[in-house]
Amino acid sequence: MSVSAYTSGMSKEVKMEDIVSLCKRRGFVFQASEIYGGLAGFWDYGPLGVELVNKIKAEWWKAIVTERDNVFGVDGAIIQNPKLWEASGHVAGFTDPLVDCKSCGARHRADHLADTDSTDLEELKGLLKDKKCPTCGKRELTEPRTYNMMMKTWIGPIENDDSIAYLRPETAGSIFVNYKNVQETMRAKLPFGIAQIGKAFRNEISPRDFIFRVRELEQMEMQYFIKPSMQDEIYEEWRSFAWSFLIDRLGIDKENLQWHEHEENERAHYAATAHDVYFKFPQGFKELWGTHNRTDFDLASHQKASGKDLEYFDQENNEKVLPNVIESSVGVGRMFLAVMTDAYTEEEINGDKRVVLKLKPELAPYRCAVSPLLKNKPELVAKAREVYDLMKKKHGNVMWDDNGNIGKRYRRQDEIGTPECIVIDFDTLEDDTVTIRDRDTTNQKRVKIDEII
RNA sequence: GCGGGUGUCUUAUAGUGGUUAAUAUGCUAGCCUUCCAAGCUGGAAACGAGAGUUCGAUUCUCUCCACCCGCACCA
Repeated sequence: MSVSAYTSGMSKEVKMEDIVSLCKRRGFVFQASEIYGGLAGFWDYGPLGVELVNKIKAEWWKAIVTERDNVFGVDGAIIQNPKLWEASGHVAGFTDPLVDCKSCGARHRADHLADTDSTDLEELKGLLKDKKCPTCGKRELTEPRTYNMMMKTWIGPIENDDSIAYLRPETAGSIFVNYKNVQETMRAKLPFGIAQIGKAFRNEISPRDFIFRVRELEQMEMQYFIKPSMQDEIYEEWRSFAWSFLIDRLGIDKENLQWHEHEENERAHYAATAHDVYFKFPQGFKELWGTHNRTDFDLASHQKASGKDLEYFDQENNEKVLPNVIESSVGVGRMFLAVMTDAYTEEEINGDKRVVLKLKPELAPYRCAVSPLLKNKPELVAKAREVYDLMKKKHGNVMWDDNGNIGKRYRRQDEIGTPECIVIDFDTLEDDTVTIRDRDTTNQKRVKIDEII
């Protein structure tokens, strides 16, 4: 048996349509409310998708919270006091004034065009009066319009201006406003971090690229509170954490990763410096994981807006300090898409094409599949059931598969990334050994049942 | 949001102003099968939504929705 894909030169570009089709066909991702025609920017995870997502999240949580003694987890409410988002700059920052060119259709940031920090529409209108479209050079710009990117709802039965609330546009908010609570209850000393995994909502103008740019997203992020003098050193530590987590903990090929440093004009309003890890998604290298120096922007803003003292008292030096914050933030959906893209492989086996998800075994939705070699031999099926029950008891996520012939089952498991297939044959009945077939090499080995349970 | 394209079983495709809407694959019931999608016999399963034209629309027209590709946007 030969697996020719292991010869070089086979690695071709992964197409988004292949990923989308596999995700649908095998129960990883479905369109949200599909039977009603879907909803742009919203996706549901299916039975296999949720397993993979949960494993990614668990791995991240382990690496960032459980394995450390100075990073603590929280799980904040999605809806917070609207004052939080005013103080954080999101109510203002989310309201970008934009102009369209009626001639060529290009859209531009009104404040950028006018070279101002103002977001006042009347003022911008004046400033932009004689401006030409930078794309086509014609004077055909519309009046500036704003697009509020935060999703709104209302609290209580009455819908009016006083009841407006926002779905959080990022999870960080509830970390900053809980920073004192966590510091005191955990008796934490600088530096320490607060981590959170949770949903956030953004009214993106145009959701794109499958689950890459969506309106409801899940973030994994950690805010690390430090003495300002430590910022450069600690910033680098978290940058390298992101890089090595992707390679060592998720098994992503470093050829698919690269660094991207934000230029001044593309930084978020809160960030002093920002580095993203880019991943080679089907549509090209795009942002996956950001490390930002948020300085004391957030704590200073909340301190001012709330009137509460958010300084940290440093007992050693007998001084009060407002911590700086280094943020490490990544989207779960993008991480999922990166893992799927990285793992997706097409290769030739005995002249046929096979699709195999070369997931890190710890991340695979199913740890293994158990099969009787033949379905119509009751003694094989009974024995296989025994082994299946034992494996299921030990590992939980084990799949039973007795459909079709053995080759079919192997291919089916390849496509969902199951690392090993355990097959019960006639020798098993004699000596209690089984064959274990490896997903990546297709090699088999014979082992005692006792050794695997 | 602008421009282009596409919507037919899970998936990939075919096709038609009046059809039992086809093929492959997957799924499924059974037979068969001693390790890489073999074969046989059955079965379930589709025209994105809404209007309009028409005796009759999956097919033509319009609107909407969704997805894909460019552009813009991505705080």
